[in-house]
Amino acid sequence: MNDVARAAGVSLKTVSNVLNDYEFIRPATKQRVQDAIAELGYEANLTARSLRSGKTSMLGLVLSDLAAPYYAELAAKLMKAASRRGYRVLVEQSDAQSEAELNALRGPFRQLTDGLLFTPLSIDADAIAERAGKKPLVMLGEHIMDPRFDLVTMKNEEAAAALTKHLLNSGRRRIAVLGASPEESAGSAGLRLNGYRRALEQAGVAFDPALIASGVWRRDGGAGAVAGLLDSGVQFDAVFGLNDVLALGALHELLIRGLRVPQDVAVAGFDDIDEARFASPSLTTVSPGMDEIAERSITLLLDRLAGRETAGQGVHIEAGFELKIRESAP
Amino acid sequence: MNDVARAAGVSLKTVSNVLNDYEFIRPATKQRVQDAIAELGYEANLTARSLRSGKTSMLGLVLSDLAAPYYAELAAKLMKAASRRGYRVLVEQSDAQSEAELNALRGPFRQLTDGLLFTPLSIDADAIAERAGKKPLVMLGEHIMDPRFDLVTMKNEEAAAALTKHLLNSGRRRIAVLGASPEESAGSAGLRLNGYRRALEQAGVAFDPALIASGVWRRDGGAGAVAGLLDSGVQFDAVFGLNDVLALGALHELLIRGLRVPQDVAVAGFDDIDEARFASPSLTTVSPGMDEIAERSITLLLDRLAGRETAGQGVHIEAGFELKIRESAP
DNA sequence: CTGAAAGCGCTTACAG
DNA sequence: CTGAAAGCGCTTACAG
Repeated sequence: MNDVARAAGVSLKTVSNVLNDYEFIRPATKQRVQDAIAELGYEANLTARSLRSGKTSMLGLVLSDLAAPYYAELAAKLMKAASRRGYRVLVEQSDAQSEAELNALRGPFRQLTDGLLFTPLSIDADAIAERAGKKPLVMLGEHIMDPRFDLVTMKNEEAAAALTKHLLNSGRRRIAVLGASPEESAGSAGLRLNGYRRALEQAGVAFDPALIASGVWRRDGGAGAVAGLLDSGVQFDAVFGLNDVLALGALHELLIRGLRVPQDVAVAGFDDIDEARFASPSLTTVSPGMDEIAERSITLLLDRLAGRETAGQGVHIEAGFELKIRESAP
Repeated sequence: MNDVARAAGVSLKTVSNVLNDYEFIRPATKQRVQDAIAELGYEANLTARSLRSGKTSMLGLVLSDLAAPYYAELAAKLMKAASRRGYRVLVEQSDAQSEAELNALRGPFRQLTDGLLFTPLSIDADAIAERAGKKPLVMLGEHIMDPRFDLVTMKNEEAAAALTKHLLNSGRRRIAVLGASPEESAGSAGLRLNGYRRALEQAGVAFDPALIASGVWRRDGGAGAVAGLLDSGVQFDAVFGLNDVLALGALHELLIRGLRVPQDVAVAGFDDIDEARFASPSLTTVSPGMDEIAERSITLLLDRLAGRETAGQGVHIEAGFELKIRESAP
């Protein structure tokens, strides 16, 4: 920067002014500085800039596992949305471990980023509030519904109810649910299960706890859960995977066992990952408006960075959803 | 840091020594400093450290699209491998655009990272060499086979030949290939196609250009490519997708059209993404040893950062592979 | 083993 | 509109 100043015959400050698009600068001076920059191949040192300004132009994204299709697709979209606004995204995988989630809230990861997009799975609102610090923090997903925090989510309960209603309308009465977590009622699993129960109730169909199976939200979790139901002799004519990979794992297991989908068992999921369209049969699911979630969560976080506050109150944004009726549950 | 020094009654340098695990430091002094750190809740400022040391403890990863399952799974593993060694990974999506790839080699992204893991798709070795700078750079994948660069890849040609041989052994003679790129012979597509041709040759089966279809490496690309072949009336009894998503897209299209897999058409892919196991029918494919690729590429890059050089020569590492014979092509 | 000083490359008040 | 100076929070020779 000193070299540039010397080459252009101006002071350091003037170079800095040009670099930072300061308004009141003589066009001729500006040109001279820009020429010097081009000639010397000068590039501003971001680390120095960060040290001085206290900003890194990076946003943190904390999620459990980047290899999970939903998170991979979401991360890709978030990175593009951030990039359009001059920010980068630094991803941290928590593996749903509370220690990793707590570490993401302070220490190096927090320091390296100006704000955080956080998908907490194992820690609660109080633990977050205690460590949140003063940098902006936007929750993603639905495990934390707390007025203290900004949150971007989707209409989980409503969407699950709509999907369940669709299954009921097609004549299914014994709808198994895969991926429930007994201990947890606030997260996606709990909300989607609520939606399921509400739809049953409205249709006058009795809720049967024997149809509710737990399982990790992976393909093998879905396969294992449906295998457990089949082995235990529980009767069912439809399967609702609380997310797509659960449903796809179940679909695989059902077909292996010689059941026909959708004739014997209808299968539905939640998320509408790219794979859902191309499964065989293609998967009926809920599209959670991922583009909207990505766009709005970045916007909200950058608004916070710009200092737009709502008097200490968190903003809660709910993206729209859309039912995707496909072959697995027409 | 000044506060810590004052609280512990030592100088700045001593605090720095403790922080950096300097060897020759009196245990009592060290303890006093550590107590002061704990008491004050002090955390070292990484930006300042970076500015002074010139190191960021971040590695860059350039790939086309994080939402592609192969890259998502690879990125997740690379991040874990890097994390174990005290590094973070900053991901940049190039969308296979040459401009984005060039930008990743210099400018902000390069500055923010100590070394780069690079999957070049649209630019050539000379363009890279010209801009590479002096920071370490390890190529991932096989588009650049140049002695100037370090490279971690897999035995593409050999693996594709083995897979093709398996299809031939099972009695298939008309094996369509999906995802070829006519203009390009050096990349994965070219190498895998070479392996295919070699296996045909060894089996005395004539190569038929009509069986080679191009297509983007996505599910819709595979579906479209196989649809094109079917519509043009070309006869085939097997499909080799040059990667798994191509094969899975093709599988979907074949089943939609009422063809039976594997009875009418066998289907095979390449990558062994998690989805392959759970497709219906499950997908025969090649496992490219992704764990080994992740581990060794991180190790190689960190070796370079530590200054271990091989006299200007690039190291070429080839990971092993394994055939995964499943239902789609038994 | 430990201290005092310089400096990494910027931005930010403060003058003029 | 532009300049001279201070300082962000560390690490690194250099002494002792």
